[in-house]
Amino acid sequence: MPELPEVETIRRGLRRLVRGRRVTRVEVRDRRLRIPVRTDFAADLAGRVIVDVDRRAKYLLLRLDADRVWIVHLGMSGKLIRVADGRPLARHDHIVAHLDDGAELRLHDPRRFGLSVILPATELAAWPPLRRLAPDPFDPRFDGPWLYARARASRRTIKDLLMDQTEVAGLGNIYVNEVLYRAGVRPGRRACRLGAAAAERIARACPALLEEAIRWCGTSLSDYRDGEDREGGFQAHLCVYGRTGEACRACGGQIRRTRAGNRSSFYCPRCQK
DNA sequence: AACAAGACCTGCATGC
DNA sequence: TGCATGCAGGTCTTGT
Repeated sequence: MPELPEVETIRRGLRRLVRGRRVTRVEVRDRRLRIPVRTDFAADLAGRVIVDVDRRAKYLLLRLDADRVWIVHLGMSGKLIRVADGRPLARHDHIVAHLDDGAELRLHDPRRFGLSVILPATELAAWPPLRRLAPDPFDPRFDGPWLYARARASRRTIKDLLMDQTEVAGLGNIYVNEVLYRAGVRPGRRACRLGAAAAERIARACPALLEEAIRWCGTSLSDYRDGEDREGGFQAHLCVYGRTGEACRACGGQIRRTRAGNRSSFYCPRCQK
């Protein structure tokens, strides 16, 4: 579910609400996430203070005292929500962290593609899923010439390249489609056939789009919610994603959908070449 | 080595 | 109503 803007929205909300709180008690109700929750997870988290909430690409990093980090990835369907009204637990509330202000942090993930891991801070950078990640689009290294060079070296489509978190981190299926629309490039274009100017347009569109989506608190299609269970607002600004058959906002033409590798791509055949 | 496709898992919408 | 199918924001593994 969440791509970089959604994870950033959750980070900002949780930082405000849980920074400085101590975890008093932890219930692990279902360990079966993508990486099984370790049997010592609850004991590792209980008693720790949440010192800060950071983000790396789509990973939430909850900094704890004693130099530990609670890493949360929300997969496709995960939510990490602060609950202060004592509402009953729901199906798929897999982890509940009780806080010293009476609120709870609940990790809810129906599809269980997410993960929840605690590591010593010193081991964070070497942890394989993080170590593999490329810079995100806000990194100064990510610019037109850099993307052009990477694209020239690839025989994949530009969409596949941008979705690859080891090439650039943080984009998923929604924002890749939107970036390519803004850059006027079809998702199926071979990366190596892009010109330097198209690479430049894509490289500029990535941080601009993500920033805009963050300002709107992310995109809520069905189940994404921020750290307070609120919807984002960027879905109203999508130009192609999920708009098959609807009119292009620029030219009025019909948005098309194609499928490759079990993923949908959306584009305007007139505006994107 | 690079790449495309499959696998993982549940829930929902749709159509018969 | 029930059942089958297709589809979903991600990432890891498999096989070519």
